[in-house]
Amino acid sequence: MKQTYIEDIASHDGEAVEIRGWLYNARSSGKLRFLLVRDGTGLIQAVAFKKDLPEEMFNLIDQLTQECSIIVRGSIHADQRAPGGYEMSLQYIEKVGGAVDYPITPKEHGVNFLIDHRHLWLRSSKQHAALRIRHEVVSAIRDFFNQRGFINLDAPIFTPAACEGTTTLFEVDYFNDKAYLTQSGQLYMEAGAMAFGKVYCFGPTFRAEKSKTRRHLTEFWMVEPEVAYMDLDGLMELSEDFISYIIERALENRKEELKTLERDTSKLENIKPPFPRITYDEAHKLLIEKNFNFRYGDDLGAPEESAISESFDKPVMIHRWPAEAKAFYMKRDEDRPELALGMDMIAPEDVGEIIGGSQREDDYDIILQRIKEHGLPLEAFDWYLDLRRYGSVPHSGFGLGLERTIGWICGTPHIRETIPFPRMMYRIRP
RNA sequence: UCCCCGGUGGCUCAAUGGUAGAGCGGGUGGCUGUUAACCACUAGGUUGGGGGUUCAAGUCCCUCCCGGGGAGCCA
Repeated sequence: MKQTYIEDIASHDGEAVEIRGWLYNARSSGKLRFLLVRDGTGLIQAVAFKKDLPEEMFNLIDQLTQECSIIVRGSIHADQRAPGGYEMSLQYIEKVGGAVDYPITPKEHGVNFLIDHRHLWLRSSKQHAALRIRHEVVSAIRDFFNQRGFINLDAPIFTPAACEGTTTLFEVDYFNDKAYLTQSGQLYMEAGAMAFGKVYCFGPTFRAEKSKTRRHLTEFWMVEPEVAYMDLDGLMELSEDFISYIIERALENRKEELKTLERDTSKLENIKPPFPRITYDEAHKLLIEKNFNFRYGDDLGAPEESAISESFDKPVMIHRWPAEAKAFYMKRDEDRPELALGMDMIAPEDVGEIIGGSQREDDYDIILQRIKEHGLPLEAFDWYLDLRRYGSVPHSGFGLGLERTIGWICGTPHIRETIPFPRMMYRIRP
């Protein structure tokens, strides 16, 4: 008999189908058995009456354990009492693989235990929902850039040196030479933008910083578009269109999953352009009004970010930062050379920074001087300087943290639940 | 690296310095509409390691290990 997936079950009302999956939970009442079956696409309850089944099949049900794999057949019919709205009247059941002492029970577990069993935790409904939303967000990101004519041009993961110098990198042995895992594809995307006009890379990024917080992973995914002839204002417009599109897609296609996660979607429905844009100067003023002891020129810490995002119900973009606090490659504001044309987007609901971007310095002499000022090894940037030697143009780009974005959409407190196998400072297993 | 919190049956937790317990999960039995089902019975423990104080330590002290989330830094 042909396999039917639970997600398609509504179109099989009244038919007999076969479902291949796993036992999610079982309950019984006298000569009646309720089996909650999952197949990866959904959950359905199968009901078995003793009188409707051969004796050995009915007896088999009582030997089934949580997460053992089973094949069930029966007729489908709508039933309001059933979770999911449809129910199967069981006519046949077959055990495929056993499951003795499945560790994750239907009751509470601590984070420690669950993370240790991440390979099994993926089967639980909330994790399942979060990762299906991840899939949607990834698809939306690719669709957004495809629709706008961007070329996907992925950056290398092995890199010869730091892109920005300061951040801690994972060092690897590269045929008896040193190499590092990428912390950003940006410099390569700048080369790509000069070749293709509009490009993006989308892949894993590695940071060896000893950060132990709910918004950090040592391995995370980053999307980095880079556009030739785009200035900072164009970049902010691109960012808000991008974020709005992602949110819209999640709301449109992942309603069920958001419901499973008990996400208050009213806060997401509001996320439409334009987003508030404030300068660093305005952010500074806002913090002083809120009685923060915040010195002009300092970078925004986590408490400052929270305070600013609380003042808005949409993501807020903060632009034009004191240049000392920012990276060497950012272009300076013509009217205020002490300011860098950088932009950070802070998501609401205390999610923190999800986007960091800037207009890049495109002048050969100035960027050469910046590299020297930052004490970076010139020889490593030789190819990068070529981009300013041969037909340099104004250009801009940003990086979006995928897991932080998904965490925001899902309303999960910790971003580790937004990636299948999180890598954190003290966790590399499973 | 620094600050704070934690480590007790498989899991989640309780236990004034004085007999280590409950709920869930497992096992057995019961129940014809269960929704984290319910009811009864039952098995299950070197309290993270080491040292110390004490008549007596899960509990107090020292130390080490492991983990958590916050700072810094970032996406």
